[in-house]
Amino acid sequence: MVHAQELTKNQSLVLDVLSHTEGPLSAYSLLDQLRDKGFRAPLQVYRALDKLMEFGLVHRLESINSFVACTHSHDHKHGVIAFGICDTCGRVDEFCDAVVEERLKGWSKDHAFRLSKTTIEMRGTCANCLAA
Amino acid sequence: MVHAQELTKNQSLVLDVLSHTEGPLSAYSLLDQLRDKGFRAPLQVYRALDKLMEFGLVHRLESINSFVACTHSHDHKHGVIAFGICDTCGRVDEFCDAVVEERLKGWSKDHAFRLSKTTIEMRGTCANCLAA
DNA sequence: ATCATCAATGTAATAACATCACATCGACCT
DNA sequence: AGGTCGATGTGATGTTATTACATTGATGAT
Repeated sequence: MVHAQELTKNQSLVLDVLSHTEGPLSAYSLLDQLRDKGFRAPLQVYRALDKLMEFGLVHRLESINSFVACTHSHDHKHGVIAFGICDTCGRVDEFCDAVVEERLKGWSKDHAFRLSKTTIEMRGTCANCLAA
Repeated sequence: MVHAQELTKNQSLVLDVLSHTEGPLSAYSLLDQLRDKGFRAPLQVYRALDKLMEFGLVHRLESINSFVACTHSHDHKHGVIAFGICDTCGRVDEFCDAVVEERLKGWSKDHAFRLSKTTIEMRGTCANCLAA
């Protein structure tokens, strides 16, 4: 696994902002927050994000075109990740479910489909927002 | 359930193109294919797609910003749908898995999360493309 | 030392995806 | 006729992502 000190300057800056933010951010929000650190162009953000995702430190939320810092410990490799995304407050919960993973891998096997990436995103309203 | 004759002109045109196409199309591909039917602006496509998705006749593939006609029979309501998307040929397989659905609904219940929409997309390479 | 290489970076331009704002039309109802 | 409502037409704009090309900086080989 990659450690923080192995990240480049831009990667560290992007991860820093994501880690200190509750909820997901779009690439352009990240860019705005990093302008005073010298960021000028979207590509600087996208390149950093690509590497961070490769390292497993950041996840992309496909259904909202945004990015979050991974909340799992980085000591072990994890499998398929599912997200619960609150459409009201933006909160994101990340979890793994071995049964779900097994079922999806089962389908892949049955259909001779070589799986490279799985996206599971649940949109809705979180407990806090329901209570409010 | 909505029947074909209840669709508006634009909705029918969009569904027609999607139904006669193998694989997903982007909104702008649809627009291009519908220019000679009088389509001029993206909004005409997006509006039709919104309705068709509401009717359950079309699905949006979040991870590739594209749309496919639903391949299920329309006689019954189906639950959570998962997609297998071949990154090589674009082929899309649509399926339901009751166990997966149950697990995800279980998580939602446990976390008092009111689920409104679930996205499951598996990216990879299909059997045909692996054989080639 | 100097040269080759390769990853990371900087920058501008452009492509791809999606929505807003506002006007119009047509069906239906009263 | 007048009112309402969903669908439509149209231009402008907003948002997300990539292409293309130049530069920098570290590493290793000759």
